[in-house]
Amino acid sequence: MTYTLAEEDYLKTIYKIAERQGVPVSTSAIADLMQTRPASVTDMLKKLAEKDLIDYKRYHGVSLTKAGARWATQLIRKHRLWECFLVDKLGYNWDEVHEIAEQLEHIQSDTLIDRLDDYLKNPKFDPHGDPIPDASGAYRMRYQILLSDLEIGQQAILVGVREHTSTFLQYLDQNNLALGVNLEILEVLPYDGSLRLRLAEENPLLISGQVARQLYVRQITSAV
Amino acid sequence: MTYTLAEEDYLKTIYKIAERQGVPVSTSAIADLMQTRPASVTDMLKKLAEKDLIDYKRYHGVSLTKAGARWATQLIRKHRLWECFLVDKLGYNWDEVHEIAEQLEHIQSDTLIDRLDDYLKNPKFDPHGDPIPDASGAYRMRYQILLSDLEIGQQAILVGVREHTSTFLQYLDQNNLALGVNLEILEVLPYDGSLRLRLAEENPLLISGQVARQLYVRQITSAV
DNA sequence: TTCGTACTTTAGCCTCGTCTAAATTTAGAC
DNA sequence: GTCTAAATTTAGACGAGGCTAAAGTACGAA
Ligand SMILES: [Mn+2]
Ligand SMILES: [Mn+2]
Ligand SMILES: [Mn+2]
Ligand SMILES: [Mn+2]
Repeated sequence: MTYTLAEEDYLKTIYKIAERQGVPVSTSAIADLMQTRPASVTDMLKKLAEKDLIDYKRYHGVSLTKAGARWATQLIRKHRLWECFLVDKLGYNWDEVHEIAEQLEHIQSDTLIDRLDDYLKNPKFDPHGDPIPDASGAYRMRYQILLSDLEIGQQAILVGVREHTSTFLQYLDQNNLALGVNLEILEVLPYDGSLRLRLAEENPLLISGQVARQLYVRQITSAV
Repeated sequence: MTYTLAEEDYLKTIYKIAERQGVPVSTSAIADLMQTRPASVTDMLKKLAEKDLIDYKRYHGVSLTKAGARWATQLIRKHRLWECFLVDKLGYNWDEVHEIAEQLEHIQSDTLIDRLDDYLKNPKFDPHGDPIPDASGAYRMRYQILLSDLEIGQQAILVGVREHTSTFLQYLDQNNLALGVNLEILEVLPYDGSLRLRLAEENPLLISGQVARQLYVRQITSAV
């Protein structure tokens, strides 16, 4: 079985919304994320339901079937592995790879992605810290909480980003907030929820609550 | 400017036919090579002419404009570089890469192919011995003659293949006819034009005239 | 010079994926 | 329980890219 580029992008979008907001996934949520019109989404939902990739009940949103979820997971696997390739091998920055991977994920081949996986030495996370499903579709959810949920004095490691826009990633670059950095909450400003952070060897950094809510961290269990 | 996948494949096809048979390129020649119908080709030719990628006169075939030729050359560059990647980095055999490269050549990015080129160390020939245009579209024609045009006693190096089908390439593999091998014509059978070849360290190999006409060689200027 | 045939184009139709505008349904407010 | 606003679907259209069948053109043979 093989699906069109458009069908694949819909499946991936439904998967991502379901992951964040749960099921059922609404027509308008899909339209928003795909920058398309609800009417177009409805048309496509009928096709995907016809192919047993989603469960669809008129006016009540959709959820992926087993087959749909499996296909979506494979797309995510391909997207993230290609992002690794672009960053690790071709030297792209993490804010430049999404659009290209969005295309590369649709390349049809029974063997390509597994060979790429091996070539990259089977990475477990992509450049944005997102987990890469294995060939069977399995992946371990990253242990994570939002930076905005930490308290003063707590230490953590930056493990992922919730927002993937270029501007946001470039902002992080400019402030030396790369995946893996160690940080500590020095202060939480009560007025607007801004955070003052300590980064290794640097002056304290002030970030907005808005930013803190887009960063996933793994808390360091208070040593000793 | 950007073109659709279908438009790009037509440009590439026209380029290849023109390279072999010269201009003008006929509607039916394009239809044959693309496995489509002449009526469909006519429709597309009108669109390409509208976009000034080809010169088209009804009933009299087409030729590429400067812009069309430039675009086609870039597609060929991308196709061949991706083939290098698949063979050199992912370990594919030369008979397995065409279909995948046929898709990869359409990935849209201003920077991707030049980065890939650098990553591969700027190869000058693809796995089939075909020259790879540089970023400006320039490439040196490989020095070549057909193996079938050699005479008894002449020595040569296999530098390219005229046919790219899997079955043909696998046939070559089975007979140790890889690019770069040294060979000598031992005998030409008058009845059907078959050739008996000497390959290094091996028993003589008999190939048909049909095969010999699909192999490009560079003659070794008779030493001493 | 006139045919006859092969090649090419046109006409009309189809599917895919999108759109706008209009109709319908749901669900919350009262 | 009704009503209304928001969400969703339907109806009708379009462009891209393909097809078949029919019509038109070119060109070599006689
Ligand atoms: Mn995509
Ligand atoms: Mn990513
Ligand atoms: Mn192609
Ligand atoms: Mn090739």
